[in-house]
Amino acid sequence: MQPSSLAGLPAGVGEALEAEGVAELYPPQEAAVEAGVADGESLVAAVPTASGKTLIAELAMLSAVERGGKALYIVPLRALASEKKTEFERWEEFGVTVGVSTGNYESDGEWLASRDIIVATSEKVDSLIRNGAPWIDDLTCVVSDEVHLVDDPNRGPTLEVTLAKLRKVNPGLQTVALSATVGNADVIAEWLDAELVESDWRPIDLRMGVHFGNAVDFADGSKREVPVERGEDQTARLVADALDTEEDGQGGSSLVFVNSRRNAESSARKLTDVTGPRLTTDERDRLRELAEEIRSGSDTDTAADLADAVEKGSAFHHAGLRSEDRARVEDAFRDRLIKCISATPTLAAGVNTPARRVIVRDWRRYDGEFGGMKPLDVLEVHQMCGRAGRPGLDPYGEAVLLANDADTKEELFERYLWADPEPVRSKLAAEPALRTHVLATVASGFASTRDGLLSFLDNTLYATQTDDEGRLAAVTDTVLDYLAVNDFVERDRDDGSESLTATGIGHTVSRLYLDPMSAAEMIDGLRSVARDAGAATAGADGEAGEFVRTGDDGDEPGFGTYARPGEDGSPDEGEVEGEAEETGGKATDEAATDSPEVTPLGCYHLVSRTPDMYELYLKSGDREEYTELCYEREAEFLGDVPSEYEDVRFEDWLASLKTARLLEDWANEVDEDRITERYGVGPGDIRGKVDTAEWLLRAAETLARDVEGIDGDAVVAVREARKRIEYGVREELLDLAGVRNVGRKRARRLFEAGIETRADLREADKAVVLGALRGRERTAERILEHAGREDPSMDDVRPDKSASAAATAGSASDDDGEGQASLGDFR
DNA sequence: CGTCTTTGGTGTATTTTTTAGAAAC
DNA sequence: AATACACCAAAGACG
Repeated sequence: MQPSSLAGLPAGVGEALEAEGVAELYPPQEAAVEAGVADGESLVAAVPTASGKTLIAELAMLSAVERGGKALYIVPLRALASEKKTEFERWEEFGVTVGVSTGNYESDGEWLASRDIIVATSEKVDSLIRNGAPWIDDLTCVVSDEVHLVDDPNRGPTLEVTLAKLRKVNPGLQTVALSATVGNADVIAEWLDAELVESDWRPIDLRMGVHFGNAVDFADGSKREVPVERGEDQTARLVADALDTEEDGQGGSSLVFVNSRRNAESSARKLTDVTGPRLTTDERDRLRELAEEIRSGSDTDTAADLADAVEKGSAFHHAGLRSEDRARVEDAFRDRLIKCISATPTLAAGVNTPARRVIVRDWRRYDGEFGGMKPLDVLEVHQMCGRAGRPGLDPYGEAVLLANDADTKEELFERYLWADPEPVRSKLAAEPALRTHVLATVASGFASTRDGLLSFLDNTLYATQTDDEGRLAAVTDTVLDYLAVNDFVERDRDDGSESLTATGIGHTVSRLYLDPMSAAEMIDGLRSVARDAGAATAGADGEAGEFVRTGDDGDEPGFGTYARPGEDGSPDEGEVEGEAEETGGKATDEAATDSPEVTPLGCYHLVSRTPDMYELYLKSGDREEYTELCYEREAEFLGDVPSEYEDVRFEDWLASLKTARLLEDWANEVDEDRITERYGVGPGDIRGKVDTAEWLLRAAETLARDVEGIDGDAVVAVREARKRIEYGVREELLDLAGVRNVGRKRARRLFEAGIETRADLREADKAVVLGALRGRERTAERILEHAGREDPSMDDVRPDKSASAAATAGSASDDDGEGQASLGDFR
């Protein structure tokens, strides 16, 4: 079937596809068309990666648009959202408009309502529904990419409930679900009332095999000799072998999957011996440039290690990398510049990075709940293997699992090569998931009685899958109890059927996209401020579920009268320069012996112990260190500290404290590389934590305003803490850091040179500005422009030497990671 | 025989990931 | 639970 023969698409689309080289539809695509994707029929397509799933979605969406409708494309990752958006934008020349909406990026200018195709993450869609985005009921087609993720315990339920809601709002909605090959695609199809297209067909051959000894044995019976000498590294040999086998004038790149970040990094380092010597001079030059970019973006060890590897044509890839670096690595790999990536499983699910050869080195990974090393899911391994074979470049793709002995080889064949992927199973009937979604469902009017709620939940995958009718209802009831106790929903059971309404706070929590348990924790913590001060009717809600604390505060120093510490009411950390170590605590201890003051650390701990913040875990010596810190700064915590000896939550409390202090360090301008060292995290993790904290603090601020019984000063303190996190600066730099292109470092340098505010920037001597910015004219001009200066031009301005000296001196310990002496003894 | 390198053994520490909100001159 | 790595001792290589 030829694209141009398809009816129902916008004029010219079929021809454009042929011009792109799509002469014939692939068999699964043809089956999809026969099933009616282009005529508004719902469809589940369970086919391997890279076998043309996207085109199926495009046919559905474009034909829907041609009929005057509007389409939504749901992805699991933000990075995927932008990838898809650019892909779909090629249809704009046929009059189809595309928009994107994710947590960090919203389509510019034009409002999403006017867009024909919208790309968004599942959480974002959920949030849009909760906040009543007007265009939701205009949708006629929804595509759910990677729908097998409904199996994920964390995020699956969101997708499941979101699809159910969309279908409820728009009864005739065409639903197209794209899935990897899974064990029970038919069940998904049944759930969505959709036709099913299932196929193993791939445009490029995929050969899967196991390497053991001196050869790879493929599942199809063929064999490839790859001898490994004694003492040689198995992975290295396979990577070298792929590189030395030329197919279209070039050797093939490899993707190595390992089970930890550390392994990814060390594997990449080792593989430089393979990739480095095989580079051309030109490649070497371009890689050096790329490495330089990576180095200059961040002065952490991680970045330095990555740059060192990249220079030699090898790279590692994991969530500890900053997203810019991840993208750089992916791009350079696609451009065939980087020859080999060693990655944690992130990469398998992420943006498209095909390789000639995929090597699955580790097939087990640590799982605390499981209590040891757990074998990867078949589905996961298949996803990794699916990355093998670059369309248009490779005649075939190879996926190789590694075994060190004959038994393992046998097991790998059994377990992965000859096995079907496991079925997806809904994880909806779990408390954390239902807590959130039950509240949202009630708050956004999808159900107003218990029965209504249950019948809504009947539209989920869980309901179509389970035989245990009672379980969902049982969990729902527990969750409803929880929500009622915490005042998020109100129940009225005067007649037989119980009516449900969301309270004001309940609505707020739902719209803020908070886990209700996070909200409860935050409200409780914030209220404790007023309670400790004896200022408000704190215990009012003392009937208390397990998470509303009814502590006895008798022994806390803060019990008694609440006196405001200073006129501005904002906690001041003092003017300590450079070294941030252990500030705050001491200063406030004395000033506040009899008044609970809301400090940044208090706020950071509050949000860090919330279930919406992913925990940093405690390493060896951390327990003692943070226990000590816990007592030292006891007065700063909002809410009661669990007992060290009797309370199992103490351990979690310490882990949260670790996160909280990381955030405090960030807000105290501690250097990025020092934070990574101190907490054993990557630069990407810092960003992640900071982002989440910012979001949660914003939510906390809203809650503090809307909920009764919270001291007004607490609102101010939370806002302050949030702003400092947002820019990563101390209080005195907040104004400066708000100027575009001025981050924490530049702000500090300007400040040291005597330019302390945005207004100063407009008036200051240009020479001083330029000096403080280390003579970077372009940056200086841009900054002055953003600060609103009339004449930002830096022509003929010479940098002021003393300003640059002051800036460097004043910020030496912050910028350049000197000053190690003061840090040396923290272990 | 002395020094440097390689090998092998023991003990210890460590272990993936993603999303959400929204604002000012 | 399994591995990587650091550390150390013993053995070997070489002049």
